[in-house]
Amino acid sequence: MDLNPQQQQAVEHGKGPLLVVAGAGSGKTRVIVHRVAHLIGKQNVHPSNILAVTFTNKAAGEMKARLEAMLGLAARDLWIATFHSTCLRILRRHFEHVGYGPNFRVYDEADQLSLIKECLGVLNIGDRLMRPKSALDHIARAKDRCVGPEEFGADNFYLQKVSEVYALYQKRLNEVGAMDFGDLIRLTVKLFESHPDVLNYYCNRFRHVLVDEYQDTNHAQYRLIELLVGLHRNICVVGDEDQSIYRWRGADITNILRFEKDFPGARVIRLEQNYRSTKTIIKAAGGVIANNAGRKPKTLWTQNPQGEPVDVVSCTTEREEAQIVADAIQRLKHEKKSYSEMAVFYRTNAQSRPFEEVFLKEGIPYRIFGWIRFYERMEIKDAIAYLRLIANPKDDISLSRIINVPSRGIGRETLLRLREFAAARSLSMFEVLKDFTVTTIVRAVTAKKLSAFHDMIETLRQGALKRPVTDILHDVLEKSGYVEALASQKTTEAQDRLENINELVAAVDEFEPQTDEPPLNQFLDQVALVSDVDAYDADAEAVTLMTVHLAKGLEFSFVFMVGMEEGLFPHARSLDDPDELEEERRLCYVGMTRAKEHLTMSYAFRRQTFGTPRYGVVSRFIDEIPDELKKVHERLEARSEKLEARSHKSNYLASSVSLLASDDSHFTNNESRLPAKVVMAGVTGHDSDFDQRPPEERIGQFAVGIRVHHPAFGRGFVKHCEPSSAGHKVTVQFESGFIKRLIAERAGLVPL
DNA sequence: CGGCTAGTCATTTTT
DNA sequence: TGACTAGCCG
Repeated sequence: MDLNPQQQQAVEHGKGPLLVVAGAGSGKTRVIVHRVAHLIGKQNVHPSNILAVTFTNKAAGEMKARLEAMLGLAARDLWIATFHSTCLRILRRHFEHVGYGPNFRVYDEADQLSLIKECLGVLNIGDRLMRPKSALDHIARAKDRCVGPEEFGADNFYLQKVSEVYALYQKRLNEVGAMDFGDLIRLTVKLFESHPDVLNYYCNRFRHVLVDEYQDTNHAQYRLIELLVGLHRNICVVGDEDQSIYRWRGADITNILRFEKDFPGARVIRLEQNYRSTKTIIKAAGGVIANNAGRKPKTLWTQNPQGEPVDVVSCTTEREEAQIVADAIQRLKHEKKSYSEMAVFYRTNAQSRPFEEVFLKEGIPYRIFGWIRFYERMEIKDAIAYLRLIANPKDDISLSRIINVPSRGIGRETLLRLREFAAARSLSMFEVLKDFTVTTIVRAVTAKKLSAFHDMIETLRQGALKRPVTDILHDVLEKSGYVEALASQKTTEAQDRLENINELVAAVDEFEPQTDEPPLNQFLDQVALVSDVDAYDADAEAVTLMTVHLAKGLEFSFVFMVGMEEGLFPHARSLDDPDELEEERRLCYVGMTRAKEHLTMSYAFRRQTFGTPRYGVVSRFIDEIPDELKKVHERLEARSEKLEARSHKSNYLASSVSLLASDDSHFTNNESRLPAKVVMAGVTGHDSDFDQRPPEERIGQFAVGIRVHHPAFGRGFVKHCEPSSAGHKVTVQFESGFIKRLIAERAGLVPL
């Protein structure tokens, strides 16, 4: 296939800023790859002067593989990597400039949470005042904006507390010799800003910078790129604002919208021809995304065949939905289609269960992505924690994790005292283990256990930095007694864990060091930055189950988007925020445009959530698909379910609304569904998406789920409400994180 | 110390 | 519904 004129222009563009607006399926990777090849082949740019940044290892790997095929050896000198691994590589070389030692490690989210919990404990901040996850989110988002603990502005009490946590968290990170994901970017920016010589080196080295998925960059990443291309401005970014789906993770869509302002004189090239999907799918997806305001109008087109209409299937329950999808998959299989060409996308991981069950029952091979990722499994994290402690004895979090795994009779009280003891002396916990004065805080027997643990780790550390990782791991698993402990348990769970450990051993066996740095360090760096989709194998003969987020960048002939219900997709937490709703719509667009031949979208009237039923209304996104492009299959059973629900005079608010609103055409009639939207908009962002209690329990203006405003605490929503003589006794979850019990009228609470 | 129970809470999405 | 926690007891 040749390049089309727009692609050709993008490939041949010379110096200066270039924005390639690349619609879904428009051959974006192709353009990047060809452009790199062109720079080298036709514009005499040396491969080592090119930096290409992506978001996933998979994207980077693909690009590299294609370039190696095109360029051969020359491709070796290219720097193609993710943002995070790029920064890690840079920071490894200049750690001293950002206040770290050479053996610093990268903490994943679980590690971060452990450290946050420790900080909350030290600061005496209770769980109900601030959830660890909430604190971490605030801190991570601050880091995405390059905001350090010093600059963290706090204009209310809660943020004040977060600020304290942030400061301590950052101090502790540094003490234990670790960085989190956000630090990798933020500290690299800091490094460049404070050390012009270093920046200069990289500016000179990278004469051409290419950025993939530019719509997903956050502010810190933008700053990084801006610094890197400051002098030559040879920057080429590729992206599509319609596919920006990581706002919640700090992505700033305005980066791409602002590009021409940020880089005056920028050339803009639009790739609007889609090579992936049928006309029908493109138009259907276009119909949905057109409802987003604040986007640059863009019309995708294709020369591909018209194709079949989008199937819209209503189901009674999520179980039936799974069954219908399974049946359809088997029909396709009978038509000699490959399972590898089929995928099921859902909004949240929790939705995968019925599909797994039914697929198992029907004997349909599947593989599932997300959920518990390999490197997040308990046993894998344990093994890695040993390795990390060996590589970096200051790593208190890893030590805390494994000091009693397998059980060595070292309990939480001992651990707590150990931590305080170490903190008081500004030492790491490992250093303190053998200190004889430890006997002042623990009993002699315990001190002996601690010392034994210390000696074991110390033995494992001997020569560790020079040895192959596979040898170290082998020793760890044996000398720690970890495998032995698992093997002695006869449970199937222990069996599974052993198998996973074996998988890890196999993975480590295959690991090849790339540089002359200690292999252990290289391995741990790699582990810190991999995800499961990176291991996605397009040819495996199995149906793919994944969240829509993970589907970005992939394509399948037959796509099933399931759970298309208001409150699920769009997710309940987005319903009251226009920006978030637009993000949901983009997410839906991303999902739809993965389909090459056929797209099926389904929803269920009744769905078990947390063990209780919830009644759903068809997603607005389905309404937004032009009627002539979809074929609605309303199952008889589903209809009788509705009638039955009506006759039961259900207490469920949402169901009663949907009943009133819906007859046969409830999914095509926007007007009729409006009441549902209005009701649901009031009950977002908490445990239940629908108020499930009868009307008499939903009291007046302070009903459960109602959004309220408090003069001091700001916005929030009512979690519980009961009438009393003094007024409405309500429990309010405030956005600032507080949960308060108060009398609504007395506290000056105002419904929003 | 470690195992058990009861009670609480949660589900977006992840480099 | 099921995962996680705090708190209790052997």
